[in-house]
Amino acid sequence: MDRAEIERICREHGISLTAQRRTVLEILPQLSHATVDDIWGEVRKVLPEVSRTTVYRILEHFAGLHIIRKVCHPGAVARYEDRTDRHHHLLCTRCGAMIDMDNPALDQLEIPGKESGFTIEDYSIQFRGICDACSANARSRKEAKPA
Amino acid sequence: MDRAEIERICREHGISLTAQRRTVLEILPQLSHATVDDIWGEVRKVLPEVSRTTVYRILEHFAGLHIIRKVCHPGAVARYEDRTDRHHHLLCTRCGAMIDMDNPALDQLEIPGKESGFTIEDYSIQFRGICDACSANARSRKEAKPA
DNA sequence: TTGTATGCAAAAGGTTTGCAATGAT
DNA sequence: ATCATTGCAAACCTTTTGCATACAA
Repeated sequence: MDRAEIERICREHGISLTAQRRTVLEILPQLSHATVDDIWGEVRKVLPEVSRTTVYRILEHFAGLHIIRKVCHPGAVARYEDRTDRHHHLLCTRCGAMIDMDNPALDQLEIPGKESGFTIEDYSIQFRGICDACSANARSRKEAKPA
Repeated sequence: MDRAEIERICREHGISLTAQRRTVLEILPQLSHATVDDIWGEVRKVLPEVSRTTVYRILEHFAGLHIIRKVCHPGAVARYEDRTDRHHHLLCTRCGAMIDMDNPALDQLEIPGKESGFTIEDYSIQFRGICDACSANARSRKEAKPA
């Protein structure tokens, strides 16, 4: 996100444009599914004085404004992603790695009608499995010390 | 879950059948998407001495064994469900309510191939929206004090 | 100038761990 | 008898809160 877009976003939502907010928004696209601490770490490289509390507050605030999205999967701490468009996630049940899946076919699912009175606004699919790295690990461990 | 099934499950996994474990498994089907504390509360009605720690340990253990499943959505604490079959969730973004969605059409999605090297084992869809109760609330609040 | 946003420190959850005692097989 | 499981208390970690200060508009 460039500075102009960030300014626009803040003005649009009537919130003031602070160095901390700007830095968070500048940094987020470089990280994917980052934890608060990941983000705090990056922001501090630019603004060493920033407090963790502020990062928490900014992320929570932006998520509420739908500028970013908070994601959460079992066994992992909360993560934030700058994408708010429809997409899906691959989640490694062994190491917790999370990667985006873009697949237009999965973006057009017919959203069920007023299911139990729910008004559905969006959806995303969580695919669970084993990532490359973990598969490789398991394989090499097996080769190293067979049964 | 009846006692016989619970015994079978424990024997099958080579873990001992304790009163605490049995009670957790007996109680779980009566709750849906219960938090650890919900479950602890119910278990204590039967076993007043049970500790919260034990409930944590049992749930984590069973989830690892795929006897139950841990679910997690943004803004909510971890929850456990006794279903491990494929199904989906409706999540109210306002109050955090979570309800099961069973919809056979959504259970047959073609699982994308080795997407980025991932071996996908299962998936579930998170539908986000506003639940009945929250819609009603919003409506009545609007009627009460208009603009 | 005025209210919003930040930083600090402390509190508040929720979850995990070490260890001795208990209980299942 | 033997090892797994439990209960307790304390530790841990992440997240939230209160309040005074600093900053954007």
